[in-house]
Amino acid sequence: MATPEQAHFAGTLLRWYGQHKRALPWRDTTNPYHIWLSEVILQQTRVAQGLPYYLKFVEMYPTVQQLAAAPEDEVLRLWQGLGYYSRARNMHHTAKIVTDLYGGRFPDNYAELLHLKGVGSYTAAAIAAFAFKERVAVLDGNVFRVLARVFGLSDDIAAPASRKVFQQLADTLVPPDAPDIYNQAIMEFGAIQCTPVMPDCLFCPLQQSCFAFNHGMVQELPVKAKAKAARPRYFHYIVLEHEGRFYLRKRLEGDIWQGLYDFYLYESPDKNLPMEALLPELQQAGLEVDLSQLQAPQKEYKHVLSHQKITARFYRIKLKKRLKDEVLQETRLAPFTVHEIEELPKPILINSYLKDAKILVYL
DNA sequence: AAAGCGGGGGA
DNA sequence: TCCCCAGCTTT
Repeated sequence: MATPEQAHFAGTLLRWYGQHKRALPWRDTTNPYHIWLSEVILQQTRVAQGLPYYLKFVEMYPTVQQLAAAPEDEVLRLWQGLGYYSRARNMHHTAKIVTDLYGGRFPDNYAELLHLKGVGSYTAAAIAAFAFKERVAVLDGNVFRVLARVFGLSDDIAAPASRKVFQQLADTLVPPDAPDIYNQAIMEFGAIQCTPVMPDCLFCPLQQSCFAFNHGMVQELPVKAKAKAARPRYFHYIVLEHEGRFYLRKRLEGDIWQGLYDFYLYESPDKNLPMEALLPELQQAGLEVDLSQLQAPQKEYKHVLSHQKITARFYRIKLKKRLKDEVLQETRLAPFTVHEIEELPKPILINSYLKDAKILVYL
């Protein structure tokens, strides 16, 4: 049974949502495939950034079978720029599982959805609630923030152990007759009204009952441990070119950008390129490069990830001869025309360079 | 429980 | 320039 306070909370959010909700394409459907697509895209991603990607994916792959049948490079290329590329790889993997093992039909409940790769507690709850009206509470960053402020929870939302506390409260708040709309409402409320910085408390319908507002703690809640500083890394890209083709390779498991393409990479402990270390490495890889071309480029690229701060330089070298097959095997490099490069999935850093160097002109 | 994994927007 | 955003998998 819901207490009057809990019923008030849900009712207020539902009224607020009716007046303030944005029109978004994945809210007009109960198609679990489309909802899943949108939720995976929106993990760690703002609506404004994710929206064009959602539209592209729905257009390219109207059904889960079509996504399953697509080549991985094509899926990653469509995902290019969204980041956290394991989401795309897991999504593609799950599309195949749903197609081949589930006969093209998504699991219709929270517990089974949770088995799918790339579907964690948030996404499973979202699909279960939006597509199947299951009474489960979604718990994303917005919900954490709203609950922490309104109910005065001071547990660190970055700590996994705090999840239990929030989930327990969140579960009691879901009205049985509208789990889908309610869950949309609380997330939308966090995204628009109860924002991380400068929330609109002045015109908030929950102002009177909000713990944080009544105790002057809006700035202090939610409590969240600070992330540790990003690790600095120094990349030296050797851009090898021969007769209009460029040598790139697909990045492997175990580092950032798995499955995306970049150039021959030498990483150094600081921003200087140590010739005495690079030369033996190039030689060992069988790369006979003209040293006179290996000069420090003027431009330095800074590329910041949440956990790494990359400083990159690109050294463009025109080869006199094409690379031998043994060298291609050894280095895993392969030659690509400019047109082919356009079609490859690439990190934004590589894309920026290709654009600046006028190798790719139409981006 | 902690670490690894992108990229963008706003003050 | 520095601040914020945070879900899932793997270790």
